[in-house]
Amino acid sequence: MNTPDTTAPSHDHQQCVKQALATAEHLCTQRGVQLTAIRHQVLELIWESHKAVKAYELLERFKPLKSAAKPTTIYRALDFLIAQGLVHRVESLNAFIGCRCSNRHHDQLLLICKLCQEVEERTPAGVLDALTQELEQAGFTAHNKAIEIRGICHRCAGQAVPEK
Amino acid sequence: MNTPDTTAPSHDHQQCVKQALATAEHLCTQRGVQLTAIRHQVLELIWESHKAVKAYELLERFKPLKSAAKPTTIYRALDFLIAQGLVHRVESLNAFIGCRCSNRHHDQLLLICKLCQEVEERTPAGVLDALTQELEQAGFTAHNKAIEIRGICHRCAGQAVPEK
DNA sequence: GCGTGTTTGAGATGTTATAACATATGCCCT
DNA sequence: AGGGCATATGTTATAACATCTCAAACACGC
Ligand SMILES: [Zn+2]
Ligand SMILES: [Zn+2]
Ligand SMILES: [Zn+2]
Ligand SMILES: [Zn+2]
Repeated sequence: MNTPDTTAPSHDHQQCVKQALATAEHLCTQRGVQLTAIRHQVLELIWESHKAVKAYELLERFKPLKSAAKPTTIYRALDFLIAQGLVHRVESLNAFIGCRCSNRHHDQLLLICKLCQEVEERTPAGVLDALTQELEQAGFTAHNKAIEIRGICHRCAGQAVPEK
Repeated sequence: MNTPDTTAPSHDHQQCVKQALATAEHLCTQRGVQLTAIRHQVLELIWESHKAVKAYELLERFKPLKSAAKPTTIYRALDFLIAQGLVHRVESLNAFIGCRCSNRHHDQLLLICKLCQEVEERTPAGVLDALTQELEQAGFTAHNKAIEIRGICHRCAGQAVPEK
C-alpha cells in the first residue's frame, strides 16, 4: 500500500494530469506564489507522461506555444516548480519528473527504468528509516534524501526477450 | 565498524594514495587489463584528495603532465577506471571519487559534504538490505544501488558558526 | 499612479560529455 | 618478416546541459 501504480500502462493518465495540475494550482494559491502561464505550461509538458523529461526536450516542446522560449525560460520555470516540490530533478539522468506529493521537501525513492524511461516514485518507510538512522550514526546532516535506482521495471521485465 | 574514517582531516593520506594505487595495479594485472600511464596518472590525480573532482578539473591538472590532453583523454580514462570499479561517478555533482573497494560493482552510500566537498563511502548493511527488499517487492531489477546523500559532514558541522 | 519586488526577454557564456575518424602500439599467427 | 586483429590514443568538432547579466514588463499593495 505504497504509492499507487500510476505508471501502469493502462491507467487513466488524463486523470493523473488533471489532478497534478489542480493540486499545483491549489498549492501555489495557498502559498501565495504565482503559477504563471509559463510555469503552468511547463508543468503540463512534464506531466505528458511518467517518463523523465530533459530540459532541452521541454524547450523544443514549449517553443510551439511560445516561440521566444530560451533555455533560461525552461530552467527558470523548473527552478520554481522544484522549489515548490511540484517537480523532482533526476540527477542521474539530468532530467525531470512531476511529483504528486504536496509537501515541498520529502524523502523519496526513485525507480528509474532504463528501458521505458519511466520513473516511479515511492516513499518506503523501511529504507528511509534505516537511512536516517545510518546518517545519524555517521554524524551526517542530510539536506535531501532522494535515492535514485536505475534498472528495469516490472513491466519491462515481463516483456523481456524470452530466452537467448 | 563500517568504513574507517579515512576522510578525517588528520589521517595519513600518503598511505591512502599508496594503497589505492597498489590495489589498482594489482587488480588490473589480475584481470588482464592495462592500467596504462594515462589511466594511472588520472587515478593518481583523483586520489589527491577525498574531494569529488570534476572531469575538466582533472584535465587542467593533467595538462602539465601531457599537454596534448583533451576532454576525451580524461573521459576515456574515467570510463576505464569506473568500469574497473576503481572510481565512482558522483551523479549529483557530475564529479568523480576514488574507490578503495576491490570488487568491480558494489552497492554503496555516498555522503557528500556541501561544505568541504569530501565524499565518504559507506556500505551500511541495514540500509542496503532494506533497499534490496523494497526493490524486490516493487519487482524492480536494479543495476546499481548507489545512494547519494548531500548534506554536511560531522567535521564541518563541528566547525559551524556558533550561533546566528 | 507609484514604489517595490517578481517575472520575463534576450544574448552571451560557461560547463559537461560524446561522436567521428585517424593513428599508433602490442600481440598472435603464418 | 609481414598481415591481421584488438586495444589504446590523438585530433577535431559538436552535442547536451546549465548559468549569468542586464534591462524591460508586470503584479500588487499603498
Ligand atoms: Zn499517469
Ligand atoms: Zn520500464
Ligand atoms: Zn586519505
Ligand atoms: Zn564537510
